[in-house]
Parts: sequence; structure tokens; C-alpha cells
Amino acid sequence: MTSTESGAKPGPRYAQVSDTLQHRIAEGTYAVGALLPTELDLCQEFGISRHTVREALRRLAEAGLVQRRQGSGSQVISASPKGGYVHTMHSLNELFQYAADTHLRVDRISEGVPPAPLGAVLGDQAGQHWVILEGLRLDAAGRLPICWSTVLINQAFAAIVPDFATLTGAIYRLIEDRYGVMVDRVEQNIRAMPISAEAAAELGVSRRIWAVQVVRRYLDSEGRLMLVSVNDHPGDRFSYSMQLQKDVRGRG
Amino acid sequence: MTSTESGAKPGPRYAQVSDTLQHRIAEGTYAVGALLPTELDLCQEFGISRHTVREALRRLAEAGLVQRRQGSGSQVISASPKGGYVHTMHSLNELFQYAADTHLRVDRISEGVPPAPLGAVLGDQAGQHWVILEGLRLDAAGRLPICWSTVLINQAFAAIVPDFATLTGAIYRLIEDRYGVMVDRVEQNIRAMPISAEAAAELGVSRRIWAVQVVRRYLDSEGRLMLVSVNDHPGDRFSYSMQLQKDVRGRG
DNA sequence: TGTATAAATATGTCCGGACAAATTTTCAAT
DNA sequence: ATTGAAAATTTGTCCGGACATATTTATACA
Repeated sequence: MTSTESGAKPGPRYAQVSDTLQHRIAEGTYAVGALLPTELDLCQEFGISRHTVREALRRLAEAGLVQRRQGSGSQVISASPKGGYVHTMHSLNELFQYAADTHLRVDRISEGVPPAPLGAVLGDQAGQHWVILEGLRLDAAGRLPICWSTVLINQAFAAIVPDFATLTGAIYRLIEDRYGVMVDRVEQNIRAMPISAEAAAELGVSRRIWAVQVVRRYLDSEGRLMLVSVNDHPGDRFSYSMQLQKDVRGRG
Repeated sequence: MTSTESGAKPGPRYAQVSDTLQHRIAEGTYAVGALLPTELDLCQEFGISRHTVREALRRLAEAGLVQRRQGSGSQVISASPKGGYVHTMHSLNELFQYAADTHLRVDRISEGVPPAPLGAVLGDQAGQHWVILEGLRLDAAGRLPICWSTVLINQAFAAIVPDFATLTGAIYRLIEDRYGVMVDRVEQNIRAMPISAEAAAELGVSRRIWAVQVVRRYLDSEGRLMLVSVNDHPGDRFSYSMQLQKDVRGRG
């Protein structure tokens, strides 16, 4: 069919097969709602054992693309977006890993009073001076753009900026280590909003995609804002799972 | 060791093994940070093949309990499988108030196997029959459209449907009261996605607005899905705040 | 025609084995 | 003591086969 299906691919066989199947799903060869070929059919087509086919199908099921049912077959339940991957976070910790302050390619550093849109996340401290960082945040492999990140740093800690070049952990940890000011609590807000032109360009997504903006405000024990991070995730790649406490749902 | 490890258990072997290992992790036999016995050791201990041991370890890794590394071994990275995150009740309750299962104007009721897109939120129970409710959810004043809501009810509880006319509280409470089946835990997932034509029309928003979809799965103590609610919020009106625990952001 | 039963189909579980790839350990050379 | 290469260890990938279980389809019977 397409040239991408004929040539020899790198990586394990099951990955080649799952990639091919995912490609066909995205292409419409296997429509949403339709059944995939049976495992034995796939064995024959790709000339591999059933074990390897099952590994490929298992990964597709894990990615939420297909649903497997004993006796019935594997049904396509979702077509992958053109980006081609589905990122699902299963816990808050994964969100933090996912959006950790690591692998941040800093493109721009400025200082002064943040413009109005950014000032909104600063509340009553909007008029003060801040150190502003903007850049693209990449995944652990350093390749895939995860989100467009803006970090506002209280100017009292401006001296840490030169250390960003060798930063391996979260920025707030750098502040804690250097200044002994401990983060007391973190407020997080999630909202959806139109994506900025800059973020869309950096992330390689259409401006028709909405951004999921995750704002985290780090405060010390006296309620002073130490750090604010604003991450614009492409809406088509954002998913955030958590388990709710029993007593929390009391009012639901 | 304990009595629970000696007797013959039901279910597949890999599940028995992963349950046993999970129990030992929770008990402290395998401490967090320590390495599990090697696959071959486990083969010998349980008298099973390496394939079955690997299936058990794979599930533990999926649950976030262990981390497997080629050449090194499987390391325990967490003692609690099911999230167990504690959020401040104040802010989460705001979400629940915001999207409470009240003030639901039911427009359509159908029964049967949900179509593929909805089936995705049902996981391995997608093929079963459900009672499907769709309608517009209004705010407390009964005026402002909050979200487009789809509710999937386990057919075992189909008899509660006529009572919706006089429903004043959450649907899951109706089930708890009528059937004595208690909700044990609630899984919540937030993601952004294009809004459906139907939801856009009902909510009076443009289709260019993306929806923030909040899926909540209500499970009983045996892991059976009782109820699933899928709420499509207009992205331009959605905001979700919470306060993060200090220990939760530990990895950030 | 409708229904209950049997057969066919498709995925789930489990075994045995083999080699590859990544990591750790051992040990010799400097 | 330090370095570097070889060996041992451990998980990753892949094959072949067998039977179990769930679903669908075909068949026989009423």
C-alpha cells in the first residue's frame, strides 16, 4: 500500500507490527468500530508467531486504540490522532514526571513586570518584578515536545538563573537548596483555552487545537509566591487520570 | 508465611503470582527500593514457566508497583497500587459541586451495548449491556448549561431509571440506597478533545471550542463498574483547581 | 418459525526452549 | 588503587505448541 509498509523497519518485530496496524487505523484501512484481522491472520500476513502478534495487539490495547474480546475479536475503538501517540497519566506523580521541570530548553529569559495575561496567574503580586523563562519542554528522551512552558520566578531568587544550564531537577528544588526557603504548598489549576500562536508553532500543532493549561503556584509557609509555572499542553495529547478518595466524593 | 499464601487461589496462575507478590510488597517482605527475586527464582518458587512469571511482573509494572530493567532486575518502586493520593477536600468538592449529578435534564434513554467511542471508557466491560442516559446538565439555578452529560448505568441497576424524574441527588446514591451496593472507589480522567456536534448545539457553543471531558468510573469493592459518567464541558468555561499535597509533588 | 444444541471460531492461558541485549560482576593488567 | 576487558547475570524478544474459555455460527429439532 504505502511505502512505509514495505521497507524493513528498525526495532522489535512486535513494534513494527503495532506501528503498521496503528498506521492502518489512522488511515482508515481499519475503521473505528470494525474488527481487526484475527491473530492467526496477522501471523500469516507478517510471517511471525502468534506470541509476537499478541504482543503488538496488547500494546495497541494499552494505547486505547483497540479492544480485545475473547471469542469475538479485536475491535477498533479509537483512531489515533496524526501525532500518533496517546499519553495517559495514571497518577499525579506521573503528571509531575511528565511535566517535571527537567529537559527544559530555555529559549528566552526576561525580567520585569509580566504582561497582563501572565499577570493573571500571579494574583495580587502581579505588579511586582519577576524573572520570566519561556521555552519548550521535551520528554525524557529529549525529542518529543510535551508542552510550551513559561516559568515565573520571584526576583528574590534571580541569582539561580545562571544555574539553569546544568539543571537536572525541578526548579523549585534549586531554590530550596540555594536559599533554604521551603515550598509549603502547591496550588494547581487546570483549564482549557485557545493555544497561543507561539506555543502552537513550537509544539507543531494546529492553532485549532485547544491548549490545556496547567498552572502551578509554589508558595512558602507564609503564603509568598516563590515560583509559578504555566504549561500549555496540546489538547490532543493531554490526559490526566487520578483516583478519587472515597470521602472526597461525599458531596458528589 | 501467611495463611493467604498457602491455600489454592482462584483465577489464572499469573494473577495468583502477582497477587502474592503485591501482598508481599504491601507487607514489607519486599521493601520499596529493593529488588524482587529474579524471574528464574520466581519460576522455581511457584513452579511455573518464565512466561507466566513475566505476565505477573508485567501486571505489577503496569500497576506502578515495580520497575523492570534489563540486565538489572525488577525493583519495587511503590507499595500502594491504587494511587492512594490525598487531595484537599475543599477544592475537589468544588469540582463535584460544579459537575454534580444533579439538575440533569434527561433527554434520551437507550439500552444495549454502547457504541465503540463510549465503549472505550468501559474498559474490559465494553461488550456488556448498559443503560445509556444523555442530557444537558444545568447549574444550581437550573439556567446555565454546564456540560453535556452521558451516563452509563450497569444493567443490573436498570430498575432505578423510572426514579430519575424525582431525582434530587447523585445517581450513584440512588443505586447505593436501592441495591445496597456501595461505591468503593472512583476513577477520574480529564482530557481535552474536539466537542461533539450534539454537545456543541446543546451547550450553545461553537464547534471550534474544544471540550474538556471528565470521565468518572464508579466501582464497587469487587471492581465491578456500577456507573460511568462522561461529562463534556465547554473548554472556555472549564477550570479545575486543587491543592497538591506536599509529598505528592515529591518527584516533581 | 423459533429454540436449544452442537460445531466452528477467536482470544486467553500456559508450557518449553533459544538467542539477543543490557547490566553487573569478576578479574587481569597497568 | 584504577582502568578495561571478559564473564556471568538478568531481562527482552521470539519461536513452536497445547489446551481452556468465551463468542459466534451452523445445525437439528420442535
